[in-house]
Amino acid sequence: MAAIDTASLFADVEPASSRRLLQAALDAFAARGYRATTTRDIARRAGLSPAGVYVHFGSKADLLGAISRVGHDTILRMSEQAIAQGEDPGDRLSRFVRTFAAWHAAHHGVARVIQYELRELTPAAFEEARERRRRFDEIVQAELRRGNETGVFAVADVAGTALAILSLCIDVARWYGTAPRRSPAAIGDLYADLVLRMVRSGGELDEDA
Amino acid sequence: MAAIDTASLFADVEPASSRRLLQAALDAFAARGYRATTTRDIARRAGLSPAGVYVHFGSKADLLGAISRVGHDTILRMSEQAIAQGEDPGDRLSRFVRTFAAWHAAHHGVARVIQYELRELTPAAFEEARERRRRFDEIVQAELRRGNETGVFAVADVAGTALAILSLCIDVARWYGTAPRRSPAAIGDLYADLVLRMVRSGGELDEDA
DNA sequence: GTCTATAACCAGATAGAC
DNA sequence: GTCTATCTGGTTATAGAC
Repeated sequence: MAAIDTASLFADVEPASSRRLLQAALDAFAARGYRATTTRDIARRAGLSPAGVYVHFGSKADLLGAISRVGHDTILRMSEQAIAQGEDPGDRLSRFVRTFAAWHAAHHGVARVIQYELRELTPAAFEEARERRRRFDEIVQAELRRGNETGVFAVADVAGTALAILSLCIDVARWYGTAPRRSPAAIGDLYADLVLRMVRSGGELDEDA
Repeated sequence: MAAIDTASLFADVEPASSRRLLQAALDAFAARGYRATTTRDIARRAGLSPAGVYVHFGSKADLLGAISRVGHDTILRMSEQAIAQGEDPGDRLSRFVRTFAAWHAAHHGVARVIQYELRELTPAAFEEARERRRRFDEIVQAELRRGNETGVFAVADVAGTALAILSLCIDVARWYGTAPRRSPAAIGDLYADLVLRMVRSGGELDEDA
């Protein structure tokens, strides 16, 4: 099972001031929201003067855009690696859900920013995010169709079920930290179990149940 | 099946200016977020001058608090009515999910405000919201336990599964309007089906599946 | 690259006339 | 209850010295 990446998202960003600014912006956006965060907050957290931000980034929105790009790329890459390790559709979907859900718990800070601040992105950055997000939908839909074909899944509404699966995992970022704490891995395991129950064959409900 | 309430949340608020301000604030908060909304936006949408807001409400936060109270009360009442109409745990949980999920689609504006602007509430309003929100958790957990007792459900992790069920439905408010449009009722039906698959007995997975 | 100082603007909220 | 006018303070971003 793939371990959850614990290194900072920005570990290889140079120079150090840019890296500290990205981390400071991420922390502030996650804690208080993009709009409620001031560039002074970010500068202070990064140990710079208010003007220091603009040496490294053109605007507050640029910082958000950079976080969005790195965040989306990271979870997309992790998801693709996780699913590639599975053999059959059940195994592959299960690995995807475990990784995707656990990431939203372990990295609920970044996750909150990339999932809930989309409307604050510039049009260009929004389009960039939208492209990557479509990939997640394609990944899950493809796996559901494959499972339907081999007969291990019985998913009547592939698009709706894929949306529900992603939605379930994404929302972890919202509640994580408020509900009684569970480890990201425990959430991943629980969710993989729940999702497999939702999709596999033999689970059709009677109409009058 | 209970029809989704389509009347305005604030239909019986008097005077008319207060009602218009609440609706204006709701529309603005839903569309652009609480922090990105100015009191001038709200006043203009309500057909008042910027100062007109403060005749009826003490602050922008008061408007949010009022929306949160009415929103939480509305969906809580609808949920309790829906579940009361069911006979057995499967039926009751199914009715709850249909109503709760469909409401988050049909009223994704209010839903977004009450689900994603919690941190903007005053401490008093936050506590009020938290009490009501605990009720949803109790409702679902109680039904899961009842189903376990009668043997129709086989839920190993009641707290975690209840959280997942609520989470799945709440997240409808986030994506509704971005994904290809489905009717709120269709979402309610799909989600009730998915949730029943998740919880009922006979659905346990092999460890090495 | 970093700082201090500041420009230019916009926010929430209030005063006081009508 | 509603308005116009305004107060007060905070916001993003820039200028220019070091």
